[in-house]
Amino acid sequence: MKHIKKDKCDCRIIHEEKVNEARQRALDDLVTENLCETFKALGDMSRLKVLWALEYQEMCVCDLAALLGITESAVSHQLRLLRTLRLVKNRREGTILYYRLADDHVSQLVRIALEHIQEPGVKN
Amino acid sequence: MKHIKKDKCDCRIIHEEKVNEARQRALDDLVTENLCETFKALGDMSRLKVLWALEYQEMCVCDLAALLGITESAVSHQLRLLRTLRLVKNRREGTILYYRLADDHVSQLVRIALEHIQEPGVKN
DNA sequence: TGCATATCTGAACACATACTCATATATATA
DNA sequence: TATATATATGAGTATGTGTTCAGATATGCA
Repeated sequence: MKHIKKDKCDCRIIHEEKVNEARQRALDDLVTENLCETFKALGDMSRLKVLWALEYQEMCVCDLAALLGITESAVSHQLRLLRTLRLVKNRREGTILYYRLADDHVSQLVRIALEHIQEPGVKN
Repeated sequence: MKHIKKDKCDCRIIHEEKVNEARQRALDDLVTENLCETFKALGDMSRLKVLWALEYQEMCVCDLAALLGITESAVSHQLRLLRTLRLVKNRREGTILYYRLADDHVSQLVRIALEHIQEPGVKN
């Protein structure tokens, strides 16, 4: 069952079939990058707080800045990223821009991640 | 309805009720940090590839290294992080450690994120 | 015990990124 | 048009992070 294979190049492979299988099933690199960007967007305290707040109600930039305790500029930078990834949308009312979640994927992602971190730790 | 409030301090708040509401509903900081760490773990090409591979079959460190095209050391570092966050588990067979997903939360998270990025882009 | 293999760990470095500051843009109103 | 407000943008900077390299641990076997 085991193909012990040691080449001179440092790509040492123990289970060749497994690696080949994994290669075939691998996601397209572009898809993986998009996935990566999305998770990266969620992996930041400021953006996470923004998204959590927007899950309940739409809010404008300066309110979010007050909520997070950072400058409006910083919030704006983050919102641009979230907009680019289609995680949030906005609507204008005069000079004020109200941001809201783009769809319920964010809610679902956060809910599942919450489940995960609250799950009791098990030995291996 | 609008409380225009401009203080000398730069925490300008337009909708005070919204900010207060958001503050009350805000997640505990420690919980947010854990959430953040979890998403951060998913927001990396190497770790994402590892997790995607492990969703189908358990694999050992050097096979994962071969699959990703990085050193075994790099994979090991990443696996330690994933283990710490209880995203993967391992079992030992001789000198070989086989890694697998800890539960199906990762699968769910990736599936939802995939849905999100594949959703057709809509104007605002 | 001694050697080989598989994995882990710490240090160092190159690169990414989140923030602030200064400034620009957009909308509303006088 | 001129002014004020809300937001966006670009540059600069300090911190974070993923990688490799060198060396340490751990298990198996002669």
